Amino acid sequence: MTAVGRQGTLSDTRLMVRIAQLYYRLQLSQEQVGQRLGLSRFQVGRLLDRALREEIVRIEIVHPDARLIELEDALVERFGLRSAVVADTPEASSDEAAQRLARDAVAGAAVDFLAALGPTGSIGVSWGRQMLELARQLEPGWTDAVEVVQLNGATSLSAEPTRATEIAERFGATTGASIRLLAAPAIVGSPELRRALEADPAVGSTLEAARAASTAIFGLGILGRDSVLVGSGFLSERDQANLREAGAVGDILGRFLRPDGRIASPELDDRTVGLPLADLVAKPISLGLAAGPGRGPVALAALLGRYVNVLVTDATNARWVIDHG
Amino acid sequence: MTAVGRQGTLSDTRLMVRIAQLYYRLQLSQEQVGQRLGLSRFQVGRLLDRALREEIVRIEIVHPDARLIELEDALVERFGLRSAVVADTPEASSDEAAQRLARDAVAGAAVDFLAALGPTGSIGVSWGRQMLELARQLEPGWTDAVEVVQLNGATSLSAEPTRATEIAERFGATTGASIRLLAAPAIVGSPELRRALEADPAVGSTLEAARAASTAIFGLGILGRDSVLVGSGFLSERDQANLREAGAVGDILGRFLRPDGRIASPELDDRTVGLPLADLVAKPISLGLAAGPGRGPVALAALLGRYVNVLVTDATNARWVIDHG
DNA sequence: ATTCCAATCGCTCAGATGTGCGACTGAACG
DNA sequence: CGTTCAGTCGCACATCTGAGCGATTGGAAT
Repeated sequence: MTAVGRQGTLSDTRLMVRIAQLYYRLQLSQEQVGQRLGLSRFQVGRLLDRALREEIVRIEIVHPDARLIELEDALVERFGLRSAVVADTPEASSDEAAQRLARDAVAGAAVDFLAALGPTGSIGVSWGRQMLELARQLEPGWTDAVEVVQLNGATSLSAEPTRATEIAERFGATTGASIRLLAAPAIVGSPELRRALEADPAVGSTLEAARAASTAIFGLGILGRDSVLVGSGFLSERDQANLREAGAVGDILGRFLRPDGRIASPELDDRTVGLPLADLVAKPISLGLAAGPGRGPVALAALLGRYVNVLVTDATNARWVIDHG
Repeated sequence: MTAVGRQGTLSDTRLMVRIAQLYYRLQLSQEQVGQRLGLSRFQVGRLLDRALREEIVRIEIVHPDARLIELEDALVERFGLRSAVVADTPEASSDEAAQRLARDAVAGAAVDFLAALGPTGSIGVSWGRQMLELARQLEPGWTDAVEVVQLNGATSLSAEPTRATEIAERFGATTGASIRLLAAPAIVGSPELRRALEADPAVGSTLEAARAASTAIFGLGILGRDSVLVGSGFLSERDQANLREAGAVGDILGRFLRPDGRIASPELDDRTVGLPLADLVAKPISLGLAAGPGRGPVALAALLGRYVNVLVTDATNARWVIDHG
C-alpha cells in the first residue's frame, strides 16, 4: 500500500474496508492507520466500530466445538444448571457401533468434567451400561473422595450381569476410596418388602450414605427392549405395560419419569430400592449422563424435575432438549 | 453462562473457544473473562492470541469491496503505482450493454478518485468513449485546476464525431478553467506534416501546455473494429495491418504499444500528433482508464512502460493484469 | 536425589484503545 | 439573518492490552 494519502470521499464502506484491512490484516495500530489515510485515531476507531456493527468485518469462532459450547450454554441458561457438557459425537444413528461411540464420548466428557471439578465429597453412583463405560475411563487420582456409595439396588436377577459392583469398585479403586454397596434388587414385588429391606442395617446404612453423598452420578435410562432394567429382569411385562400407559419416557436410578419430570408410576416407585429422586434435587452435584439416540425425552424430564444439575450428553440429545424444552 | 468456574483441564481448544465467546461475543474484557474462568488476565490474552493463530477465531472482511481493494493494493505494489482504483463491475461480457456499464462504473470510480485527490494543477485530457463518459460524470467544483488542455490530436475525419472538444469543454465547464484545444488530426500522413503542424503556434502552444500539465487523464484503447481511432478514420487499413503485425495491443493518446510497453510502430508514432508518451512518465498524476473486456493487455503494456501511475479499471482487467504481469 | 531445560507463570511498564465531553459544522427552519 | 439541532470532531482521561522479563514449575536426563 503505497497509495496516495487522502482517499477522501470514497464511499464510507470502502473506507471501512480499507481501514479494516490495515488494522486487522496488517496489524497496524489505529494511530498508524490514521496517519496513512489522513484520519484521526478517533475516526479510525469509530469507523472500525461501525465496520463491525455493519458486518463489514465479521469475527467468527469457527471451531466445531463452538457449536457444542453454545449448546452447553443454552442448556445451562434454560434449565438453571450448574453446568452442562455436550460431547461431539459423529451422528445420531441407531446402529449399535454408533451408540457405543456416543456412550464412549459422553463418558469421556464426563470424566474430563469430573477431573476438572476439584473436591467432590462423597460420591454416589448408579449402574448401567453408561456408568460402566464411565467407570472404565476413570483415571487414578481423578478425585479426592474417600467414599463411593451405590445409589440404587442392583443385584442382578438375570444371567446377564449388570456389573453394578464392578462399577462401584472401579470408582473406588481409582481413588483409594472405600465403597459401600447396596446389596438389594433394584425393584421388588411389594412396598412392604422394600421398606423391610431398607430397614435392614446393611441396606439402610448404605442408603443413608447415599443420601449424604454430595455428588451423585447416574445414567438416564430409556424404556424399551434395550433397557438394562428390562434386560436384568427387574421389570415384569406388566410393569412395562403400565409404564408405557403412564407415558414413561425413561428412568433415573430405576425410577421412571413422565415427560414433564413427574414420577410415572408411584406404585412402582414405591417398590424401587434406592435413593428417592427428591434427594437428588438438593445435591451439590447431580450429574446425569444421556448418550445415544432417543434419550432426549428422558433428559428433558430429568431437567424439568430438577433431578440433575449437571447434564452430560451428546449434541443430538442436547439439541433435542433445547428444541423441545 | 452460569457454568461452574474452573473448567480446568478441558481441552485447550475448548477453553479457547469459550474464551473467544466471552471476549468477542459478550465483549467482556480479558480481565473479566479471566475472573469467570479462573484464569489470569495474561493467560486469557495468550490463549486469545493462540486462538487467532490457530484459526479457532477468524476475522474476516466480508464486504465485496474488500476483494477490489486487494486488487488495488496488488497493482500498486506490483507496478509501483501512485494509486490504483478497481471498480466493481458485474461480469466481463462482450455484450454492448455490459461494456457500457463497465465504462460507467470505471468512469465513476475515476471521478471519485479525482474528487478526493485535492489540487491537481493543470489537467491534460485525451478523448474517446471512456473519456466522454468520465467528462459526463464530472461534477462542478471537483477540482481547482485553472487550465484544461487536450493531450492529443482529435479533429474527426469521419461522420461519427469523436466529440473531443465536448470532452475538454465539459472538463473546463465543471471548474471554470480555461481550455486549450489541439486543433489537429490524431494521426497524419507523414512525419514532416506532423512536425510542421507542431511548429504552428496554435498547435505548438497547446502541446507545450500539455507537456507542462501536472495531471494527465486518458483512456487505454484497443486495436480492433471497435477502436475509436479506427472508427474515426485516422488509421488506414495498412496502418492497422502493420500494427497487428508488430504485435500492438492498444494505444495511449493514439500511440500504439506492444505487450511489453514499447512503441509498436515508431514510424506511425512519428506521424501521431500530441504529447509523446515519454512525457507521461514524469507526470505527478498520469491516470489511465481501462474498462471492458480485452483491455488487460494494453493496461499491462501501459504499466510496464510506466506511462500511467494511477490505473483505474474494472475487476476483470485488474485480475488479468496481476495474473499476467 | 540432583541438575537441567523448556514451558508457563505473573508482573511491570508502555503503548493502544474506548468513553464521555465540550466545541464545531452545516443544513433546516423560523 | 439568526437559531436550532443533529451529527462530527478532537481531546483528556481511564482502562485495556501487548511485550519483555525474571521467577517458578514440572518433568527428563544424569
